[in-house]
Amino acid sequence: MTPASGRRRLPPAERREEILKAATELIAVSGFKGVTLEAFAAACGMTKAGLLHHFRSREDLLIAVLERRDELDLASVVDTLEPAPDPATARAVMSGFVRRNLEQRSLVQLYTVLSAEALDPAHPAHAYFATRLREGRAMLERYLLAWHPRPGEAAVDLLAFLDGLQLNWLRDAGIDFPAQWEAFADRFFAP
Amino acid sequence: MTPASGRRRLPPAERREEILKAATELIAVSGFKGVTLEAFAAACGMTKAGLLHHFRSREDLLIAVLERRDELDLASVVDTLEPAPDPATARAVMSGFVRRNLEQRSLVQLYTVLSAEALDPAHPAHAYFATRLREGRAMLERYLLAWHPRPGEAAVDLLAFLDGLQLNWLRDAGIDFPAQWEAFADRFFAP
DNA sequence: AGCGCTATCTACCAAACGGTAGATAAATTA
DNA sequence: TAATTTATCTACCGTTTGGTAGATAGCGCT
Repeated sequence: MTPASGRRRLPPAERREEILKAATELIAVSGFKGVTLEAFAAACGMTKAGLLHHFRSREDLLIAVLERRDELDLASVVDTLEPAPDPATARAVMSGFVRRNLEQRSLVQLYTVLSAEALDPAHPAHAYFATRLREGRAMLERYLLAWHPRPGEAAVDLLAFLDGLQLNWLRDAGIDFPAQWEAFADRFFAP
Repeated sequence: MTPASGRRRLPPAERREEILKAATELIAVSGFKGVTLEAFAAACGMTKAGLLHHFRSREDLLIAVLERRDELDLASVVDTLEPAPDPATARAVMSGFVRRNLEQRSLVQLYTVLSAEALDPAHPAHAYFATRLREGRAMLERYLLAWHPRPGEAAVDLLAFLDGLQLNWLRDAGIDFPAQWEAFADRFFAP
């Protein structure tokens, strides 16, 4: 039972998890620059100092949020990744991302807002997003290699459309994200 | 000639223009939340107080930047807009935007960073971007109406791809923005 | 030259920020 | 129960922020 005082003591692993989850949602709404240390803390019912016991600085928290998101994301598609690299697999993986993202609007928004902020080379997550994009495109290119005449351009096309569709869906929830994607994929992967 | 003292006095219209131009570039790099009033002022060689003589608040400056950008943008394509609404015109207009944006990377970045920040309903430019997107899509839809079987979905496709391509181009300048666009348009506008 | 207008400056403020130091209280162990 | 550990708190600091008040100086006019 919750103690009489307002103070809630949790084991570190649990508390870290709670903080990361709350921080993720806050950043998704307002970006990293838009959320203060105190706001992060208050969202978990604690104070700045309490939060800083678990993360050395506000910037540290951001990096932890990104890394944790990567873990979860990778875990969710790792089974699909086993098959040989071919376009059908590529499409299946991307459709999986679309379905997954559809149910996690705030996470998509987190990445959208953050990656835009991080276009500034001085942003703490700039390097993170730069390497992430490069690696993602290289992987996709491998999957298209044996099939598409121009796998490089095709990879750019696919990622551009997916990014842009997500962005427009965030701006206007009326857009039918999965339907637009499947229609595009039908054309893109047509023989 | 510049006076001996550090003080530079300009007619209001001229000074406003200078401020808007500098602010535009700063926001393009670091977003609106990322630039302080003092930084805006310093970029024009003046102080906060001096700047606030021309714009009542920092937020006021942001709105002025957006409105001014719209004026310039519209003026640059207004000649192309005369012809009847048909897909060929639509493509020409959009290719025009691509060419134009290619030479104004920082302006594209301004819109990208700002529109992502403005996904937050509490952002001062949220309403601006919401209506802007709606109107843009409606206009594009009119141009595709007589030709495409699903003008609504087609408009979303086009804008999504363009937005996404721009975003990826900002992240990685190695991407051949106009070539990717023309290849996509060839397929999209094919008979 | 001298006057008036106002663009700009210096100096300041209250609030909000990220972060630190030391006190306090909740679990764990002896 | 008493001692230990450490998660959390209160209180504070130095800096930065957006914005204000009043002084100063450049320009146009007569």
